[in-house]
Amino acid sequence: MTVRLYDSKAQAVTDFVAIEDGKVGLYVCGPTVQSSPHIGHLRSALVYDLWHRWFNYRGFDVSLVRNVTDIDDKILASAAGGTEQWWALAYRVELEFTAAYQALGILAPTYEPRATASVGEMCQMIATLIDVGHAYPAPDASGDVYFDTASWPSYGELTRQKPDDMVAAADADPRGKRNPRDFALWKGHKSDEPESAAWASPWGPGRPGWHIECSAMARRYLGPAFDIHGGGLDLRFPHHENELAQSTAAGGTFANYWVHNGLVTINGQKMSKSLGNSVFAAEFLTLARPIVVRYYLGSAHYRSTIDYHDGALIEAEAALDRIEKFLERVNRRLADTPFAGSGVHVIPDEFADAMDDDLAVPQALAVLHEAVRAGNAALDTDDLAGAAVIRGTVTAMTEILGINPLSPEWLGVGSGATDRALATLVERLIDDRETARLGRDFTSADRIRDELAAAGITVEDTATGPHWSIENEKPR
RNA sequence: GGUGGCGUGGCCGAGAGGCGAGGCAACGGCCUGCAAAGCCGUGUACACGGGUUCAAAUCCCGUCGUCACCUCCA
Repeated sequence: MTVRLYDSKAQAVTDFVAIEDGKVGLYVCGPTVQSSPHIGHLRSALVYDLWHRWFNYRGFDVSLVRNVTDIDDKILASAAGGTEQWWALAYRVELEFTAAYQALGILAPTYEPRATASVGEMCQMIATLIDVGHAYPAPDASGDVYFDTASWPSYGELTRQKPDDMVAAADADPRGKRNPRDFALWKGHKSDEPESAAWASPWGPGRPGWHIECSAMARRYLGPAFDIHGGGLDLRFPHHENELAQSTAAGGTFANYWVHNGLVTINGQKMSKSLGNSVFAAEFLTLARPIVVRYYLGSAHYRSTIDYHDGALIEAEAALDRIEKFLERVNRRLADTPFAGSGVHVIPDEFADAMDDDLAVPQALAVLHEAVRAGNAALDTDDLAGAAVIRGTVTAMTEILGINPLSPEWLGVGSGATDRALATLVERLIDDRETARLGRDFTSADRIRDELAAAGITVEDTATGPHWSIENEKPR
């Protein structure tokens, strides 16, 4: 029962060995809060939520750190020209992210540090890098400090690239750099930027470079050596490469494993502002129930690309409905029997094996669906004991994945009084229908069923009598 | 130019030398007054061309197609 994961630095699936027995330190690059979250952000957060839950299940005490980058070129650019201060914009967007995460049932990280709260740590790290000869203040008057990539022979090791082979950036501004590949650790304050975006430092007022922010926060919350560093595939270069270089150059082994989640594309195209094809979280969450969105974004393997297209949510809804209907059906059937509350929540070995194997959720879902099939078959043959056992395994599996449809987090609050009033009326109509059916007046019976259907209420005649339910909202 | 992916049945999506994961859709059957739900059954899929092997979707060589990163990006 060793957890295995694909280490993208080693480019191989390897056994996970914790630095400290029973503990996992996991740092994930969170968003730069410059604009509203899109479904790619949702997917990324969900991936690490699944790792979080699985490590927890395997008995690890997980320290999950997901930062908020709340000072950056893009945030200043977004706020420039408007009436909203950059820090107000950052916080407003951060709240949007939090709301989207909560809607999807993503567990809160252990720590969620904002970059602006760790500027002191960033400065210390930069000072260390200058001391050991791997960083230098620009010789011009800019106040910038750069990492000296040429001084760090292993630069490029994460993505196996040789600096000489890289295409030089078309818009590279050499400024005070010794080498075009050098990247900013500290950005001197510019006169056209707000004073509120400048911090005092040994190199003059300014603000941290993007890459140093994550290095400093990871070190602050997890130490100079920790277990896993995660993030989107698009962050491998230059962000993660730069983090690795500066963190190791400053002393420390940094992350033992690197995990990268796949991206979300739209009809085969990458989401981008220029194409205007971004699907934002808030909009996406109106297309289907949040649990359906979670199922959809979580059902593919975390390293594969998800290509979103019309109809994808309808399929996800249908698949999830199968699970939901089974759980409701088995609960109904087992009520008032000796098995009503029975069934230990146990995860089948095949499910656990799949999850241990680099979080193979698709295979785990196959085990789950197979259990649902077997559970329905048990009910069909009145094997209540068997059905109760399977209910326990299905519940356990859906809990791990965060998609138990009957979990309180997914159930609407509803009004007790309204529910009772509705039930009274529906049951009255169903009684009328039963009377008609007994009298073999199927025309009247079918008319009542049609009328209820028109109101979004489904009536099914089961072995134990008629059952009615309100249809789930259909995804669009 | 460099680095790393991907190409599986109508669709989504796993697998990674030998028994056709799973879901959606479709069709047939059982059940039903009819339905619905459920169950049972139905598919001879792995980009192409060679090769290795008793056996290849899986390994090797080549070809084609496609995507990402090398600039900000989850």
